[in-house]
Amino acid sequence: MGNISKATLQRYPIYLKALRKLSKEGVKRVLSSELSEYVNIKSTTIRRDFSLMGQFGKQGYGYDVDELISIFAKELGEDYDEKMILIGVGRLGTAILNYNNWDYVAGEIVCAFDIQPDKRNKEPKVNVPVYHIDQLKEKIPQGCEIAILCIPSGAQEIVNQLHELGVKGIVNFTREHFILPEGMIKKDVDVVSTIQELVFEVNSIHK
Amino acid sequence: MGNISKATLQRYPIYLKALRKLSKEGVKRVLSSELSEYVNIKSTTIRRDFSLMGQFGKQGYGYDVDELISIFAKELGEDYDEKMILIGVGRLGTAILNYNNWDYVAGEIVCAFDIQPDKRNKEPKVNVPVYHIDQLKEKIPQGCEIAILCIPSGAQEIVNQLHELGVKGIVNFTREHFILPEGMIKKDVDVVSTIQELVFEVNSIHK
DNA sequence: TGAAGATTATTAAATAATTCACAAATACGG
DNA sequence: CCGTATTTGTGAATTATTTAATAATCTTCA
Repeated sequence: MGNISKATLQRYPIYLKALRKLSKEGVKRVLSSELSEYVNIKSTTIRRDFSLMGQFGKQGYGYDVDELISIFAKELGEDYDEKMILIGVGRLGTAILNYNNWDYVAGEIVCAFDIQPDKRNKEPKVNVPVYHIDQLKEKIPQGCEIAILCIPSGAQEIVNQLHELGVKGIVNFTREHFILPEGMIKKDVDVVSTIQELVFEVNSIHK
Repeated sequence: MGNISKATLQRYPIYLKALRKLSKEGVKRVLSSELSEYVNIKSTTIRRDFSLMGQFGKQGYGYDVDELISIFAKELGEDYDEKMILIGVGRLGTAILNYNNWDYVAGEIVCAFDIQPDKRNKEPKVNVPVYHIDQLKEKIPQGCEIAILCIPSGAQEIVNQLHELGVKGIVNFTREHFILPEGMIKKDVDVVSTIQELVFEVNSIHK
């Protein structure tokens, strides 16, 4: 499945989200043209994207919503059951730990790390064990491949450690720059950059 | 400036972030090849991206870091001074309001809205006035074009209201689906989808 | 001050992504 | 159970983006 384009890959979670919403509303079948209106992606792009994973549409009929969901979920990692860790249990880290829509995600956050584990463990809203960051090596779950980084500074050193411990992917909320070790993948979630992009677009379109 | 490609546009904030870091470290000039290593983008792509905004590199010398910063900052909206609003002052909303790296962003969050404004206003960490969501029309700042959406549900109605009030761009933290009114721009910040993407990539590359 | 070396800017080529156009397959009403 | 209306799946065409190649320009040091 390594031949699916980057662009397509980024749309899969969008489709899955939309399909789940439709399913919840009781929709049993959907046309690529309907889905198109729903997610603002051209129907022909949708059909091509879908066809890359197999042929599960029916001409003259459309797609079966629940079938699509189960295929997507499988492909997108529902069955992977990743054991993830979170590093940095500040306000943002806590918000993520408490996120109430974790259903159907690729796995779960098993534990967290912080420089003040005692304090964090006392917080009523933190529902996984928090260990000291120095215990990373001892406490990281077997086979953990994904880490969520919510620390304000010192990212580079931690990323290097994670790399040595076999972590392959990082969801990065840090604004600090760090060099990504060979073979790792990083996804930035950056509110500031997102706002900048948006402002830029809004202003270049409307002015 | 409407002819700058989408792909390029998404890289501008990355450049700006990196350049600021370099500047803080005392770096006065930078080569596209150096920056390339720093941000993991091919140097030739960087030069092309830069050249779209004008010619401010010098052959045989490179780019002046501070000059680049001031140009980028201007283009990316530093001078726009957007008055932004935030809707939904839960854990995530609060985390955003308290974000400690707001320096240099395109504007500021002027006020927030919630269904429990009294409760939210009492929170020590909330540093802007919080109004009831029903007062949106009265309290929205003059010329506000950007809204940050952190509510768990009911997005569609609010988006429609925002549209009528002249808001043009939405930073969307909601996982709920909504139809984007004509002319509006939306940027999704979705941790769950991001993790799914990452898991998918990690698993398709390493297996 | 001039020549060598370095680095950008830009034209052209290659690659990636989207969209068109239509054949193939299916649904469905009569 | 046939014929028509739909709708998918996919080759071909188009458009967008990245990369390579190189011409133009600047720095720097003797």
